[in-house]
Amino acid sequence: MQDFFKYLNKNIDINDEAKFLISSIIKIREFKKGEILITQGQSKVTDTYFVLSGCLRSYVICENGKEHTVQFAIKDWWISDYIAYYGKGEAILTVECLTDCIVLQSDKLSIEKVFEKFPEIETFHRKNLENSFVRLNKRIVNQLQLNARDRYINFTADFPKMESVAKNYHIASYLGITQQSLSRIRTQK
Amino acid sequence: MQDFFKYLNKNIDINDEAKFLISSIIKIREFKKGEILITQGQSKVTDTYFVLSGCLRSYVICENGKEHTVQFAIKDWWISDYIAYYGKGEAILTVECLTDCIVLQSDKLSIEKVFEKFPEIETFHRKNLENSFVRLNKRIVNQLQLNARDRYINFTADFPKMESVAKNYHIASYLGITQQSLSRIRTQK
DNA sequence: GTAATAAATTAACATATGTTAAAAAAATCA
DNA sequence: TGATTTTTTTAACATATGTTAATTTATTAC
Repeated sequence: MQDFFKYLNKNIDINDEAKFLISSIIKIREFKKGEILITQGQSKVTDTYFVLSGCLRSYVICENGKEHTVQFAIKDWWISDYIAYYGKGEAILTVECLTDCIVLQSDKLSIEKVFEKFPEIETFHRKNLENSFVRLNKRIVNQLQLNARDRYINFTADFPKMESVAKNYHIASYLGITQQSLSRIRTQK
Repeated sequence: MQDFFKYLNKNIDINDEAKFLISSIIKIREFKKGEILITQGQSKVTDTYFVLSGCLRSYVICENGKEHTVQFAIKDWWISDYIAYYGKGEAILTVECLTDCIVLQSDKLSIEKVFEKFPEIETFHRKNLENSFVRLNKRIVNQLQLNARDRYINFTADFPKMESVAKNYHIASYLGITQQSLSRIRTQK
């Protein structure tokens, strides 16, 4: 939890009152590799997770049974099924741990209460969201303009340690190709 | 400008003081079809645009000369080069008008001042951003799991009037395919 | 340490889409 | 209204990636 306050304090001054409120709405959770935080189809998604350590991913299984990794999350990243978390309805993504993880968990209504009481925390969150929004924009632009090989090259530059943590078929599905295609790419010069 | 206050008032109560400040930082602009609001490569992007009427798109031209449409914007949507607007550096996207347009234009620093003075407007913006974030997440999920034909079907459902406003090659490049492939898809049953 | 299971690679063939070019249709301009 | 330009369609061929299956390698469980 001190790590989280350090992370916040990099950007805004957090006083003791804010720390107290945050401590009261956030749970520190530990999960083992393979454990599931959110399950596709569960009736709603109320929680978001901040990664203190470890690595997680979110994925969807579509109608033909194929699995597509939507997001990886490492230390200092947030993860949830944001489509259901910010929107309405049941979860369309599953969130699972690729390694043993320590995360902070909180629900949306509690976080909104913190924002009401401490608008500077809301501002910080907004700027974080703007950064995430930029990352998704870049990802879409890259998806449109790069072939599979170039997307893989960018991915390994952006997430240097991911190949030692995620399975190749996770990475392939994140890139929008099959594991056979990724193997083919990895073998090429 | 009254349309904009109506749009805001759908969600939050805007008092006269807020209206006055907003009026002082927002310019109403009119553009003709084909005009350019942001040019790829321009040294920085300080402005965002709210569409009162008409239709715009943003696109990137990559190294091989191909053009990829990143976003369409219709009435009540915001558009900019958000990678450069929220991030740093020169524009990587071009924003152009597909029809005659009326937009509201404001710069980021002025908008931040409005947020400081009226935190409820910042909250409204944050929720808007959350909705946009959800749309991008959905787009990525769709890009990963749907083939070109299904993406086209979804697109025409999401933007029913776009085909009468945008060129087919714009739509094809938004979907991540060539105009020949889009023609092929449109001809199929 | 070994057996069982999961992950990764490889190959042959199939399919979706890209590329190139030409022709037709539509839009724009004078 | 006709000429010009742009957009769209179509066809033939090329390429990137998918599919299926088999084999190899790595990991996990006992």
